[in-house]
Amino acid sequence: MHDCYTIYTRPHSHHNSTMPELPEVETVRRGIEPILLGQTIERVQIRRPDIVRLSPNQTPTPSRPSQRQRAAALLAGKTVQSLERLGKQLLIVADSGQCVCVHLGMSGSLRSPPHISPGKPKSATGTGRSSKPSHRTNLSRSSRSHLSPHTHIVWHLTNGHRVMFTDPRRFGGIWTYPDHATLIANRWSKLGPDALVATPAQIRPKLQRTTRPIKAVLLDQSVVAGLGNIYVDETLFTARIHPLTPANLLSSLQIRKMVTAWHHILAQAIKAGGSTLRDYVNATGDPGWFQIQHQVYSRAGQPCVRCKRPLDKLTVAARTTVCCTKCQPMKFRRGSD
DNA sequence: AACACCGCCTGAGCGC
DNA sequence: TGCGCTCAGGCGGTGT
Repeated sequence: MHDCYTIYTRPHSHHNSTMPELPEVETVRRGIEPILLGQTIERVQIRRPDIVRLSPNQTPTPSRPSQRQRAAALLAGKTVQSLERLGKQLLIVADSGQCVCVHLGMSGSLRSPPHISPGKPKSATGTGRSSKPSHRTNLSRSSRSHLSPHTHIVWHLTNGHRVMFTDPRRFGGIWTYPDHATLIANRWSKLGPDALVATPAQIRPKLQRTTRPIKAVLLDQSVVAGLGNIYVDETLFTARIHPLTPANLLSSLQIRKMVTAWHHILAQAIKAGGSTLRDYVNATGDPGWFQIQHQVYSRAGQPCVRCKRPLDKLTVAARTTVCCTKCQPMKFRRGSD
């Protein structure tokens, strides 16, 4: 056995690496659910207070909440009742009704390192896997605690387990609310339907009232929640839609194909993540979804899997975009062309 | 109201 | 090989 059961970790190489999107967040949710559900949080370690944004009514002095107020908002002393997800956002709900909304941003992760029972010595790694040694320095100390300089929050459970929020780039964050209704009113009401269950009927009206490029619209979390750069590119390739197509020009058939495509792609990625979670996470920390072959993302210049022509790279909505202009033609000619 | 754009961050990867 | 530069990107906030 390897020495660290990692519920979720990011791949270390940038080249094929991905920011956490919906499948990764769902994998995290399923991973920490058995650890957190019904458990009481004994204390919360807050190593970077500014990563946590309290709801205004959770502190009398919003500008400078006390350590105690922050810990209370992060469910110190509370029992976890459920774990929810909407799009890329994860929600921890306590039996008090309090909610902690976690956003992983670009580089965030939630990990639950193994609980080491006091009397039982840890066995050395025994698999024949020949992996390069961990890049972590000072393995004996920092690796055992699983803390990195970028571990901002640690929840300590009464059962001895820990859940840690780590986010080197700090594009992510944690938002706390006194109850579910406040979370909805202040945050989740701004999101569209979750991508996993969104229907063409829900999406269509939102597309018809804008001429923005379809890619920009799909990245907009208020239209559909959970799609990011990778999955939008993959979706549009599968549905054979050019990313610059004005959203209002898409046919009903195209919209249906598009929604079906992302359902399928997201489900595949979750399945891969889930299967890896069941087995374990390999020594390099690559979760299962990492093994998924992307058809276009990060493949600019490489041959299109469909027509073998080099894939095109362009910028849409200030995002790097890869597509095959042959396989993803503009369905309609635009006036300015 | 709808939309564009800025700035926040760090590490991977590249060129020299 | 090593150093420093560029790029990547979700999204909250601000400006048009």
